[in-house]
Amino acid sequence: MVRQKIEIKKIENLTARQVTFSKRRRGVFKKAKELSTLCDVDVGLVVFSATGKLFHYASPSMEGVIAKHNMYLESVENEHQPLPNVQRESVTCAALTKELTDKSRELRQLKGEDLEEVGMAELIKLERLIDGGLRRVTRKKVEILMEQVNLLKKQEAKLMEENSELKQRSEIVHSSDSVTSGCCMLLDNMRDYHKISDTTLKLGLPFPN
Amino acid sequence: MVRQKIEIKKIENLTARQVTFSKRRRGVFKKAKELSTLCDVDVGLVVFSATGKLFHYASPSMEGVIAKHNMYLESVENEHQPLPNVQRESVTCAALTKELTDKSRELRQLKGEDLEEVGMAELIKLERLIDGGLRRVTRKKVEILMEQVNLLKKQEAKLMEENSELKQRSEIVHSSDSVTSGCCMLLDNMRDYHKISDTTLKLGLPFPN
DNA sequence: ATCTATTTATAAGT
DNA sequence: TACTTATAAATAGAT
Repeated sequence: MVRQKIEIKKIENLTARQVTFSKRRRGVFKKAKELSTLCDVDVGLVVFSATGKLFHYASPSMEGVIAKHNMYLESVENEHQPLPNVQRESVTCAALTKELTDKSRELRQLKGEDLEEVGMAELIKLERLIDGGLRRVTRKKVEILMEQVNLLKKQEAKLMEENSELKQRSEIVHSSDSVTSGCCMLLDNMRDYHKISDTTLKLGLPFPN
Repeated sequence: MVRQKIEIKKIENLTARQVTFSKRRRGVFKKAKELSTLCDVDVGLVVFSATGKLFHYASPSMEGVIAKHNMYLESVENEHQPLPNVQRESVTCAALTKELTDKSRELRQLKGEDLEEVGMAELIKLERLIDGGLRRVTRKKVEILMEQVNLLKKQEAKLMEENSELKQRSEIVHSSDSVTSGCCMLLDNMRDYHKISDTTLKLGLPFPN
């Protein structure tokens, strides 16, 4: 595909084949990881070299990917044959896989995805559920910010007191310079919070649970 | 990686994520097949879409690849303990359980529970995520209702036309009774929707995604 | 392993 | 979803 385009068929020269294997193997694994990361999907990739060496990648786990794959095969491929119990999943694993599928769907629907199949009554339930979640999260955020504000106020009062005391003392001792240091550390710690919250702070009325 | 280079991290926009998934999925499978063909090696690739749909490729067979993978794990990971076949299943269960635990926690947090451990930055992310979900669900609800309203309007127009035609005809034939039947069935079907949506209908401005 | 000319893959836009 | 296009990434062949 480069200096010269190649045909996609087995490379006959052993050395060339090994070199290409090394290069392309890296490429495929990179692509698989990127797909998993970018699109937030589960991926399992297994490659055996000609010498039998194993290379693999899975997200989030090879076991999970294989279990889900088997689950899928069971449900689709075997509606006729009672499943010859080769080495399929046990009942426990099947149950876990099903739970995982259900939870995943619930999660997506809470995020407002996968709504095509959902009827009006369910949509309304969903809306209420999400709205409750949003309120609780916002309330928690405000709680934390209020705490910080109160802390800051106390600190401020304390520092002002200290400040005026120091002023008085320095007036007595010699010159009348004002003192303004000592509160920087706390303010530095607060900076992160202020930076990120300015644009999204929502203050709602408190509500029961 | 093109018109503009992208960072390899989860694509937040749902539509863009789905589009990228379609494109890159093809790419990865193509690369995997090419690797298998060019280098004459065994490859197994499994991908689950966000909605749980399975995509897979294996050469020469998924069963073979998985079996070899298991054999390899047995022989390498446990040279001391040959790992009884029964235990392999417990490994799978453990992996599935972990996935389930992670999903469950995410679900609870979307519902506004389990927020004690969550920091401000995460709370803000969470709030945005939930807010997006709420908007999409509400929009979907409104979409459905609008459809129903449009359907009803058409039906109404049709019935009014029919009605006036019948009136005219009945005036010509004999008396001048008005005709009002014929639209009850459709209205009955609509009743459920109206009953449950009156209290919760939220009309927001349309928004992207 | 490194280089680089070229082919491929693909992000955005339509 | 499919097509287009500009550009980034992958990689064949050489060293």
